[in-house]
Amino acid sequence: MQNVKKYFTEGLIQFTILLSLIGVRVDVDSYLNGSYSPLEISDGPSSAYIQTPFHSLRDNWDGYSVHPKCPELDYFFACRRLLDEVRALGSPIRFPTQLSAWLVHQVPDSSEFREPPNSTSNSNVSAGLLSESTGEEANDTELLAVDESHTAPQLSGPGPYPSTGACEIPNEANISTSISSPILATKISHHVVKKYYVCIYKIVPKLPVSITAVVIVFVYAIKTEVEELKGRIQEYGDEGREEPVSLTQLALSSTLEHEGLLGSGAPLSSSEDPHPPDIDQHWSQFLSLPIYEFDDLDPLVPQQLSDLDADISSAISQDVSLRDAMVTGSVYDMIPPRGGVRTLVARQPRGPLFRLESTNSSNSSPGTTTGLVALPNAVVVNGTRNGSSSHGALEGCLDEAVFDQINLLGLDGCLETMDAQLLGILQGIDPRVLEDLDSDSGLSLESSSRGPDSPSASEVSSSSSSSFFEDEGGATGYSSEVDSLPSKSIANYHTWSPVDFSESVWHDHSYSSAAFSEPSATTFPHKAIKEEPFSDEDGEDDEARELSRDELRTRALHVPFSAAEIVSMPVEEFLELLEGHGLSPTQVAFLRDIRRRGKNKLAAQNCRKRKLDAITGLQEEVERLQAQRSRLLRERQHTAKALGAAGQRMEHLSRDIFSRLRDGSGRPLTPERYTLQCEANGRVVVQHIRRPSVATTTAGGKPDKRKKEKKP
DNA sequence: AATCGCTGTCATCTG
DNA sequence: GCCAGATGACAGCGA
Repeated sequence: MQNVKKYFTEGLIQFTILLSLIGVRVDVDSYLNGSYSPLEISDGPSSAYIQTPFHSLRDNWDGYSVHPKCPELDYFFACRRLLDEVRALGSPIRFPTQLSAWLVHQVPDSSEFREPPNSTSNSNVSAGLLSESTGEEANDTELLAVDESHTAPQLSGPGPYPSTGACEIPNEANISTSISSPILATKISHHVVKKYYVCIYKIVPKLPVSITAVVIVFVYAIKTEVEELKGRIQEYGDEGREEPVSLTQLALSSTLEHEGLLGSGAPLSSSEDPHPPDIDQHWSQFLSLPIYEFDDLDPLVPQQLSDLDADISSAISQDVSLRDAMVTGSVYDMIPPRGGVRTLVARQPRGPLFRLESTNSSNSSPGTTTGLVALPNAVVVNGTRNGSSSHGALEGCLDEAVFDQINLLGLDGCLETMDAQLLGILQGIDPRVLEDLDSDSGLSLESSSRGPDSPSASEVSSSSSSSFFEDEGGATGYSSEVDSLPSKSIANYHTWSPVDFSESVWHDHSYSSAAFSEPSATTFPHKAIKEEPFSDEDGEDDEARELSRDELRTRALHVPFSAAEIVSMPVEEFLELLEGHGLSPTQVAFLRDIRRRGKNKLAAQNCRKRKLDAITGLQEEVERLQAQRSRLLRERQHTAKALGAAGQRMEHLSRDIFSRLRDGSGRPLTPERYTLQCEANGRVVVQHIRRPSVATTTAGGKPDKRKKEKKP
């Protein structure tokens, strides 16, 4: 992740790398086989991943460890049913091995293009990739249709099928991602990936396939770079894709070339798409146009290009950067929509730079669906023309779930870097301001620690009456809820008063407190804080609201240690702290409470994790034992059957042998009186049965038999 | 409004 | 007896 971050700091183009390396990579194998997120960082497990809540890892797709309430079971069974239908189509079957999705679009300079006011829709490129959908249900339907569109044709279609790549990114698109324009991400539905993969997976359960990405390519070609694009395309084509690759291309190679996707595959479009897409053709058309022809491009192209003319801030505000998709939407939802489109102004120091237009069906017009909200052209069109069907067409295939997963992966830093760069370039915002975009909730373990050199920390050290807070965040073993506390707004806390803290227990798990920006620390109205809508100007309040209650208490006490340190410090040091600062008994009691609560909080977290792990382990054990039992039952049945067959064969052989043998008097041997015995050395001997057969004896003969046995 | 999951906290027990 | 840790129970919050 550090490497990725480094890449990001080097330029905006690395956003593509982000998509390829972290954002859009979907390794469903691991997701299906184990308890891993479908989104996977190619660098392997990262600290961010480690920060993923444990409870999010307990479900997987193979149906064994899926939580009973796991909603993905719906997908599981739905896809299984779909697969049965697909199986019914018969063989031979060639399966796509991967599906790459790119959510890249470039943001041109706002001065480059003028958007015709009556431009109506996004490009056919997008339409080619995504079929139209209206409504959430339609979205799902469409997703399934996409699945079928990729699978069914390969089942029944004539001719050889591509061995890889049911859908393929146009080569031009691959190249275009390497241009140096600002690139924004759009959202993508990983449901597509999941469903599609389930299709593959269920037909060929052992298919060693990773769907690395879902493909949706939106590249806003920039007028001044079209020639460059064309040159690159030409180069790329001439050199057989062997030209020196840029970082972006390397990134692409990680997901496309490495998987053998390039150069093969079928169009992604559904066969039912009203606009049968030929993505390659469209891209070729689009990218091969001279600059001066941009005014009369192919109908599919100028609309897209004309969108570039839209107010860039507006357009961006309706796009979805990764960060925007990552941030929790609740607070931002409070912002009233502007002109029918929810926007966030980029001047917010801690707010999202680009507004996710709508990820909620409640925010969408009835004709639109959730999920696909961030496709640039679609959004621009919608934002400026009150929506269009093409918007809905795009919506259906995008989903914020991918970015939720990214968020789970803890990519905040990377994404924020990207957003910071984007904002700085596009809107001239001081990047320093953007550095403080950390949107840690201050609540969960995923919160990242704020280093001592962070702006807030240094600011605290200079503004606070106590300089001990410089070390804040260095504490270990405590929730980052405290670690990440910015202490900027605590300068005004007054001296400690028992009345301030001793009366109530605030069950405010968010530990937000705008009230701490006020001089009086006597009130910690968690309720009021919770209900306070998020505003654009409360960046400082944002920091204050991330402070934990205990942290605030600690600072109010003027204790030269943070709550995190109080919790994590050794007992001896803590005792010294209690004794060496002239604290009152009440203060000491509060410090002990802080320590106790902090310790207990960690203990509770560990305890719950252990509990879940134990439950998961037990579920797995149950599954394993059930499978073992089934296997043993099958073995027993098989063994019994084999034993019966062997007995019959033995009987037949015995009869055959006895029929050929004669005793000393020339009489044939009977199985009733003789038996065949196999000795240890392999010899088979005929033994006389000394005891009469029980079957030949009668009930009345029993005493006689015993007498006979006793007599000899 | 009801429900569920997550989280923090308290009380209690154990080592 | 104190402390740290574990855990059940409860309550608050958000989805």
